[in-house]
Amino acid sequence: MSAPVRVLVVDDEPLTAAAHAQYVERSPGFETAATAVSGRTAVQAVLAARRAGRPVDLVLLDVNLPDMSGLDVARTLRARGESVDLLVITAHRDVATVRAAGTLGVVGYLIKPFTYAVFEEKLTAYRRYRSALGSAGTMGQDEVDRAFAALGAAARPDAPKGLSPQTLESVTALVRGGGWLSAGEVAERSTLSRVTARRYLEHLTARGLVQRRPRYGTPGRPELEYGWAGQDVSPGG
Amino acid sequence: MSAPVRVLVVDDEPLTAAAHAQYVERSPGFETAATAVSGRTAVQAVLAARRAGRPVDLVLLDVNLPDMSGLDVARTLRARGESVDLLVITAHRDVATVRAAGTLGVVGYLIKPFTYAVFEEKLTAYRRYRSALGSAGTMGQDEVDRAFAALGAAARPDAPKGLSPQTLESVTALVRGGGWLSAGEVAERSTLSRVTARRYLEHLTARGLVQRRPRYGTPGRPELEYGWAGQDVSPGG
DNA sequence: TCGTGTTGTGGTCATAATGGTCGTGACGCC
DNA sequence: GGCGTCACGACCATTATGACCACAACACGA
Repeated sequence: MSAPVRVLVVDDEPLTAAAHAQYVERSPGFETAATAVSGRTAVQAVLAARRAGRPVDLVLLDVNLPDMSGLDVARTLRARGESVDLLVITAHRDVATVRAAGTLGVVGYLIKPFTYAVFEEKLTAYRRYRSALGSAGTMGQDEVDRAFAALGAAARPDAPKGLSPQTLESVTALVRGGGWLSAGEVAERSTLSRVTARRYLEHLTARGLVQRRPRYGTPGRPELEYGWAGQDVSPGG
Repeated sequence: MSAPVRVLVVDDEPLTAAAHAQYVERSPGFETAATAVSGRTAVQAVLAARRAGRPVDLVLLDVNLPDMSGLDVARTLRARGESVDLLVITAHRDVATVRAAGTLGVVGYLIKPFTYAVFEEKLTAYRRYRSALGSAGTMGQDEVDRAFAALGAAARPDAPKGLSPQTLESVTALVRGGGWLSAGEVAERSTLSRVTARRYLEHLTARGLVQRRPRYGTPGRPELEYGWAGQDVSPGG
């Protein structure tokens, strides 16, 4: 493709905005067109860019903004007929926000904090999406399906050997919602055996997703309790 | 989860609308809430349904309407904060329309004319999407990715090869009436072999009609048990 | 204060039983 | 009669469990 994808970075936190802009610059085929620190300026930036004949292609949109929600920014843009693509970046992980973002036609939903690898994954998916759309003037059902599928293609099924994704998910959900839990407690609440629960907890610990600390005060060997670390880390560096 | 998905069919052509409504009725877990023949009535129907406390979940939205474009209907709804899901149905195959639909957060884009198989594929994808979203109050990056991926996952594979409608019906009846059954139990009750029973159950799972979860507690590899989608899951006592 | 016994989980191994795939065979259709 | 379709049996791969020993902190007596 010829012209780079022009990206508008929206975040009220200057450091975060700068970091995201740097991520964009680091990605071949993308360039930061501008940055905005509020919902109002974000909308203006998009409209101004279009009037200037150099429209923004993609907006990295934070949800927590001082003047209005990022979702409201999206609604405003959509109401004005702006078909700019949106990549939501937020710490909100509740279903309602995810759903709302989905209905506003975002091309991706990134949960903060994230690593560059995860960010790049989304940009790659977006690149595929654009490529699938730009291939022809008219499309068949297959092409349409492929284009929309490109956005979500990079879903990781998580396949460590010896562990089942479903069990991993249920253990993860327990730890995330239950404060600090011992292996035995996780076992009990998930109807798993202690051994199995511990195996999954150890795996999550190795990946940095949960933290581990001993629980003193009771007789017997101290129990290890596990708590959610709340980060999506990709180790290996 | 248990209640069927309420669908609003929008098409200015009465015969087409009726056909689409019939398609909906033919799909388990879906019901037609109403039909609308113009953009204005469509918007009103959505708003009225919400006010009545029985909101529409999904709108089958034709683009060619007498008073306004279906995309304008979508914009109007979005501007009002309506987060109803939209499935666009149109003969338009130009990239611009597809793109515009994408930015309005549609859950699917169907090009007329289409067969019931294609239609059902979209409904299946939507069912998976809803299931992925409804699983928890908060989601991780993986879960979000999976949810969005669900919408486009049905792009290729659904090949009902090796399945007979008769066998499918008997397996479906068993699962629907029998609570949570393992593949082996379904096999026994249907006088099928475990392999065959599992293949049908797996097919139903892929179509989003049944849910699957491991049954822990016994030695050996955990047995997967299948339950009709629409029953509530209450693990762990 | 120190050392020893007690307690209860950490961690590992072999075992158990299903998941999933391959090739074969019976049935029906062209 | 040839061919495609569908179900079955058997096999290997996969994954949770129970049992076992090792370990680490508390409790108690000297």
